[in-house]
Amino acid sequence: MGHHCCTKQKVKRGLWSPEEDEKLSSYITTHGHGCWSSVPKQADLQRCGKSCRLRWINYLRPDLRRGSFTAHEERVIVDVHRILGNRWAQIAKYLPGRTDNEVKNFWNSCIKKKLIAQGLDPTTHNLKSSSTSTNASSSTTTVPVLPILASSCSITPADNTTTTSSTKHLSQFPETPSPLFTINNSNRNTIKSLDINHHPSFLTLPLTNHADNAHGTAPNLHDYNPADQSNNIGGFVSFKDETHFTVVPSLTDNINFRTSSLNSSLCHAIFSSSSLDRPADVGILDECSTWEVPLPASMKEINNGASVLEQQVHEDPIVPKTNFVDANLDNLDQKCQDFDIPLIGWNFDLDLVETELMNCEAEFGDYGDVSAVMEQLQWEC
DNA sequence: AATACCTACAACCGCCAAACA
DNA sequence: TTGTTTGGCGGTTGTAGGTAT
Repeated sequence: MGHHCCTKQKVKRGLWSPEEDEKLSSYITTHGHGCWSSVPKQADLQRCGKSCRLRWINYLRPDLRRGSFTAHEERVIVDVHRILGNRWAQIAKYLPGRTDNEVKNFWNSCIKKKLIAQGLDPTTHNLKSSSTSTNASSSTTTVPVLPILASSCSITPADNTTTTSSTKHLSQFPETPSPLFTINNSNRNTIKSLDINHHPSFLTLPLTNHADNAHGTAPNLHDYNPADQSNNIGGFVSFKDETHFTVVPSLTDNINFRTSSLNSSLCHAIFSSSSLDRPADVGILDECSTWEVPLPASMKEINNGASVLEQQVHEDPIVPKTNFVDANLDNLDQKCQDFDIPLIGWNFDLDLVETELMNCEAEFGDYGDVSAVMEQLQWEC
């Protein structure tokens, strides 16, 4: 049974020939597709419009990025899939040049198997209940996710003291699939729910103070009134801390740092993922942070548009906590109790941690023996 | 060399929602 | 308001090339 558009005419099926590709490509390039159902006739193709559309979108479009998926792309897919599920078209928006079909195929042929091999349920990304230590590799266990900067976050700091500068390419902020952004963690006392739908989407969370907050720097949203946005502009969630700020994003989020036009010392965490139907467990600040990012001394003011940004940045180097493992794991259970965060359902990918540490070491110098850290992590997990 | 099996990926199918008549 | 068309999406299947036996 063919499509509605295929019933009226005899259409060819199967793989496209180079000649057909050429016909379609030259027609679309010259005339645009317009109404797809009329394309086959106009382009002299014995195909249905739907088939033409698919061929163009998935293969002939000039802005497609061919070739194997990079490790970065793979991680983005995993991260976003954890939140969005099998919404391939939405996931593909986070991967410029990739199509939903491509992402879907890559997931089914590669990533899915990797997750299963790790004992993870590819749907929920959690450990399968039936596969405990026997099937799970040593790289996965059920401890809360360590807050690592999102894989898509690109920060290339330059050392002030050396007066070198670096060009910072902030990753393109994809078109947000939905205007709704929710911080919702019912298990957390300090954060209730933050729904910025229909509100200006630039939210400055209340200033937190270590001394006043026994739990670290988790922002208290009780006093937050989403309706009172008169002084805020822009488009993203921001956090501020007196001495430094730490960002604990979900791995699914693109986090970029920006200065505010209102307050030069304010940095913003820009979350590129949002979900209508699943609460996003993001935006939590606490001592479980992996990175401490000294406030940039000077960053160019950035306009509200979320597009490719280039900045000449002079800032202090990003310094990961030296005793990162101890700081985060030793009292992890206690911290989770403090925050009433359930241990169940969190994933901790040691491979990812290792990658991040390696990157960090390569980029910012030797902050310790990564291998030793990883050994300790695996031992403790 | 022949066959079976595996894998990646292209293409199709069927459903749904929006647009349109 | 209703039926039809169209575009978009996710699931599934088909196919070609590679690998193992």
